Amino acid sequence: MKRTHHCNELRPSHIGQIVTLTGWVHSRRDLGGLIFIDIRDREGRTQTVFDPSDLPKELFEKAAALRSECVVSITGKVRQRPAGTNNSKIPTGEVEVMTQSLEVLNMAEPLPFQIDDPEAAAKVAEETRLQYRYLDLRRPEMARNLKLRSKVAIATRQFMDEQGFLEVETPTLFKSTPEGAREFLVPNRREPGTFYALPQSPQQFKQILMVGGIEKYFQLARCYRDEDLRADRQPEFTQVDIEMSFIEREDIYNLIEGLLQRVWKTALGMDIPTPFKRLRFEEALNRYGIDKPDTRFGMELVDFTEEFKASTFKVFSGAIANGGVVKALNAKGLASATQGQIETMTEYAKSFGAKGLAFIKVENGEWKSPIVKFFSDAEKAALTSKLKIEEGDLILFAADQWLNACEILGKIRLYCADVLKGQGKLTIDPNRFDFLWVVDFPLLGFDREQSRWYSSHHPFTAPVAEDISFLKTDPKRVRGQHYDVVVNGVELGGGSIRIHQPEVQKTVFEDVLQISPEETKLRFGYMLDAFKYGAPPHGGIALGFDRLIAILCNTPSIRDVIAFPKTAKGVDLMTDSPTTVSSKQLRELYLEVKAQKKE
RNA sequence: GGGGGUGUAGCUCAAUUGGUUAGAGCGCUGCCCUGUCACGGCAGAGGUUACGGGUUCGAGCCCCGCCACUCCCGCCA
Repeated sequence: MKRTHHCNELRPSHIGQIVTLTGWVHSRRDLGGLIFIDIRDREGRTQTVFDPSDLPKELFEKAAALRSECVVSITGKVRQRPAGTNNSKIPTGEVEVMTQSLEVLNMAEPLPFQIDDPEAAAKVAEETRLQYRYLDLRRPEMARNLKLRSKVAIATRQFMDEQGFLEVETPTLFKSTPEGAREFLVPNRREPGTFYALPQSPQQFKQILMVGGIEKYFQLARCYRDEDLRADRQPEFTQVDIEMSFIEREDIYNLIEGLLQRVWKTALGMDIPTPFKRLRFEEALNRYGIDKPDTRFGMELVDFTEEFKASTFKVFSGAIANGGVVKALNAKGLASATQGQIETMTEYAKSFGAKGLAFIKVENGEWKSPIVKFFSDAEKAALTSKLKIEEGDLILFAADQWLNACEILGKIRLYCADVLKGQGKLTIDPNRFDFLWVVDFPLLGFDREQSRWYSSHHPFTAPVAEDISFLKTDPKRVRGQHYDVVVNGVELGGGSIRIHQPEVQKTVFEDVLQISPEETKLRFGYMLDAFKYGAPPHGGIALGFDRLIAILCNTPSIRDVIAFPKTAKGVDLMTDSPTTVSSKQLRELYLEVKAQKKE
């Protein structure tokens, strides 16, 4: 049965050889007196021919009984196809295998969906594809995605090894750490009422590894977060997790730029330029209204706070008087926006707490807008020159506190780009990758509801050295040594230089985050202990591996690059998990289910 | 938790304003076919219109509820 070649291997140079191919019946073309069967494996497909004139009747009938996706082993002689019958669509299209023997390894029932026609298969509902994932995975597109994923994983390991990193595995049965994402819990049979938690990331272990003298660690780590899902979020996902000792931010930038260079070369054969651009958090917000800007198109935000400070238009001047700003963006060529599109954008603005959305449509040489009558000539002139206003443009405004105004227009900028793409007025080269680092994030944010500070990244992020003195006096002003790597508006990963002095870490936990000393000891005591015994300065980063692969495969959903993903409600449609468990299992774990069963 | 979209044959989709027996392509079954490659031809089977109610003389279509999938907001240190 052993195959001699795979199904994408035979070429004219093989003519005359006796070969054995194994694989699936991709398609069968039964001409009555002559049968063609395309046999397919992971690598490709090859045409085999059944000619009754030199085959036993029984064998020919066996071939006639085959249907799509039966598993077969076919032995025969490779020959040149007759003149004029070459198939230029497939690489093996110059030759065919004259069958001498056929072994049916397994029959196949009619399929729930067809997988031989790529166009039809791509349209099948994802629900059906996930239920029969083993069939879906046979499609060349899915096979390509998994192959690319494997290649990138191996390239990553190779690169990290070359750079002197050790791959270290960390536990997936971890301790519950209530900060951050909701965790999956695992009940402990040995002690009633105690639980492990699955790690949201190996963050604490990798820092401890630095204290353990590993110096350079990496891992393709599985992480678990029990939060609501999105196209780019699964309950379990993979990170390229990295940590290094005796380094500064620049070392991480260098390393990751090299890694991504290697990955892009391996996966796409592309040379990406380094170093990547750097954008301070503040600048990213000012220009793009988001901390992960897509810089493949312009439409940048422009500030008009000075120009409207004394405006008679109170919505603007009032916002400024309250310490806010006025910002605008020019959606080039979008004056044709429909009522519905303006409505959608207004909803965005309102969801950020704005009262409405001011806009100007520039049509027929006229500014059509409910607010333009309030503008002075000087204000109009400023708008025209700073926004480079031309016929057909749509100008959108936000007047609010700085962060809010930026974020509103950031959201609207992306929406406008989508609309313009749909109208063909904006095209982006699919082979363009705009990498950049976003740096100088604020270390802390303020939660108005709970009236306390929280870590904008995580509590182990080191403050920028010259800002440490403001930790207690002016927390807002403290910048973190945190960095995000962004490509085409997607956050690929992020990390930071960590705190390695126990006193600074204690200050952050107790004075800034207001976690009580007892609580700190309970949750992070072992880390503070570890830091007492000679912790090297260290830092690291984690890249979203699934997102990385999705970008390389040019697919919007990470489900397309995960072999067995879950639905938006966390269900595996193939195995139908999660399920209830027996009362015996529950008893063993000292658990009782109190929720009412759904009918 | 909230908002939007989708759900009709195994698959992909139609079905005018609420109006006859819910159609087509692919797949499936049977027959024919010796150079096809999405083979072709003829014939046929296949439907709880996701599910449960309601309005109506009459519902795939309207209303209410509910389920699944999906996109987004919240959430994701």
